[in-house]
Amino acid sequence: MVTRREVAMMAGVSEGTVSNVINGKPCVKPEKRDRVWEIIHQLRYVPNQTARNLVTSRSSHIGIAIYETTNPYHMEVAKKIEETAIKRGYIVSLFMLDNNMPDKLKAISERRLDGLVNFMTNQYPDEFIEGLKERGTVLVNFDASVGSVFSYDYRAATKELLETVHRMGHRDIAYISNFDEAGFMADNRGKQFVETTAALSFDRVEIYYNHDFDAPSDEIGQTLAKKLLCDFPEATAVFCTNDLAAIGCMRTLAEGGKLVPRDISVIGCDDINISRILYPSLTTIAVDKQQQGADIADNIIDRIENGSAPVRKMYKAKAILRESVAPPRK
Amino acid sequence: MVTRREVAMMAGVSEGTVSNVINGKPCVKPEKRDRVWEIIHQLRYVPNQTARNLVTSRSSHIGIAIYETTNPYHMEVAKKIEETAIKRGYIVSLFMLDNNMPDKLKAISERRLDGLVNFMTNQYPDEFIEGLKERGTVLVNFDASVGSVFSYDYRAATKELLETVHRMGHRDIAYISNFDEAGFMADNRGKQFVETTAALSFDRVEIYYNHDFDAPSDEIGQTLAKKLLCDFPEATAVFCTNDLAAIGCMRTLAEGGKLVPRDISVIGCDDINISRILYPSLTTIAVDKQQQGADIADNIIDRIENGSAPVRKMYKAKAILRESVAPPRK
DNA sequence: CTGAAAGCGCTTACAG
DNA sequence: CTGAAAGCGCTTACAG
Repeated sequence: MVTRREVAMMAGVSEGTVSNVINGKPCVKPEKRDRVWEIIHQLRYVPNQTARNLVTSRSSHIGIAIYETTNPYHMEVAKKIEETAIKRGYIVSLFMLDNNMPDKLKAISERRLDGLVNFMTNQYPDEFIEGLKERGTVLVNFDASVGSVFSYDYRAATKELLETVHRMGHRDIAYISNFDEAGFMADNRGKQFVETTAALSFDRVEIYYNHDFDAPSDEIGQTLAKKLLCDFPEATAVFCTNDLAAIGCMRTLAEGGKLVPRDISVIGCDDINISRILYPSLTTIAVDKQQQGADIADNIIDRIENGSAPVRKMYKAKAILRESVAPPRK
Repeated sequence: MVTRREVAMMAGVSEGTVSNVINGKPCVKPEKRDRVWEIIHQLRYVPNQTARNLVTSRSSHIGIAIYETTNPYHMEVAKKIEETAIKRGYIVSLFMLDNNMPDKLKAISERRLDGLVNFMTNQYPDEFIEGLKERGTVLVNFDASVGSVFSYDYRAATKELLETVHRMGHRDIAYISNFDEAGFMADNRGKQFVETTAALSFDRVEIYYNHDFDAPSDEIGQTLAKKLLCDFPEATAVFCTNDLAAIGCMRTLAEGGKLVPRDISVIGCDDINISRILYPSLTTIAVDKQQQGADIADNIIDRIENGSAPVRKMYKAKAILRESVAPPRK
């Protein structure tokens, strides 16, 4: 394995100089610099990041903690984080925390990640967070007290969709949540839904809660749609916690003889890539995943490299009206 | 930051002994071992993997190269690879090579990954592969000459589905490929399709090729379905290169007034999670992603740690008949 | 069974 | 502008 020493010897300079050349320090004489580069290419020398990490006590490594790996939404943001990070010399690892959590938390701690982005709603052990803080890991989307938080404002979009649905003539609507009663109101989306429906004179508004936190979203959608079919067959529109739940919901409704949007309108949230190409395409609430992913990566790296302050940023979600919503039949 | 030295001092032993304790070497006297562990917990000492990596020249880090990140299939296998790897002390990073490829290849090389799994159909620069080989990176799903290959046998499943469709009465069928003419026959699936249809007396069999290699699968499905609607409106069944293409295809068919499965049957491949909950649910060809993911991770780690030989393994794909396939109308 | 020592491949003050 | 030297936090023979 060719190492820095060989490059230095062949170029007739010291290892320190090779280091300066590789890291683009301006203090090296041009002819020397060129000679070193020439040797590097000739020897096909590739620097060892591991060694560099040890001495700089930086890993240039960002972790992303994902819970529901079957939901494409996280991956779509992660992709953009990765794309942005790699341009600045950082790599990204996904930690799928829906299993083996202790092992993975251990791995995250030992690897000395420079940054960690949280996409989970679950709690982490205090000791884990404390350890990360002590070691200077930059945290995103944990608690606002320990780092940056990038969140969404669903107010306008929820209002717009509810008004649209109301204007179309829907008067019996439901909400399918992946939270239980307590979690629902703590969640942004739930709160917006309740407040807005209260102002719009619906005949009946029903919320279906989830109590099986291990169930994937599509399954939650199916289970709660089944309930809906029994309890509230007059419903002509249903809002779902996310697109995946909406897809599951649509299926169960169809099995129960209710076609979307002829018999019932369905609304999701997240605008995952597939929602656009479904038939009927899914009405949903979207945030700019591209923007968000890039912002997260840039903020993490700025904080690592320049010690910038943590930020709180909120993205305005947008309503995306598609085929799954239509006026109710008379 | 608490380091090994402090642990050693507080426990009244040498750093080497602390190392032996942490790595579970059996040669440490029990009472000493217990004392060291006690200090470790008390000090909340977390070993630094980076340092360990440097001295052992192992990174315990596996990379997965993914091309089409919008296709959930890769993620579903990756999830299982990650799950298996983490149990054996390895972490997994995803490199989404559909952009910035040179930067990412550089990152992969410099990070001294222990293993790299390839999910791309594209070519890599020879120099990149050579470099990895020189540095001892274990390769999977590159060329069989440089490492293990885990592939699929679609023969039986393709035959079964084609026979089913034929028995139902379909005589005009099409295939939507993400390859061009050359790639199609080189691909396992394409070859099986052509050979089997030849033996089954269809009236007309048409293959639609893709020439835009940057297009995502769902878009390919839509574009080629549009062609199919024009050129071959008598078609009553269409096989697609993968589930995502099938979903795009179904949408375009529906826009063209052809409902699935009433007017036309659609078949995908891969059995991504969502296929099961679509309405109509998608008939597809499945391989055991769980088994495959676990095998890949285990093989990589066995090769790294025990120098096991590369393997070639083939998985029998299975036909999964769902709602998107039905007899043609008279 | 355990400690002292060398070394993994880098970077970074510090002299000169 | 450049080289010699120290050191990052570990592991691993090697004595004893």
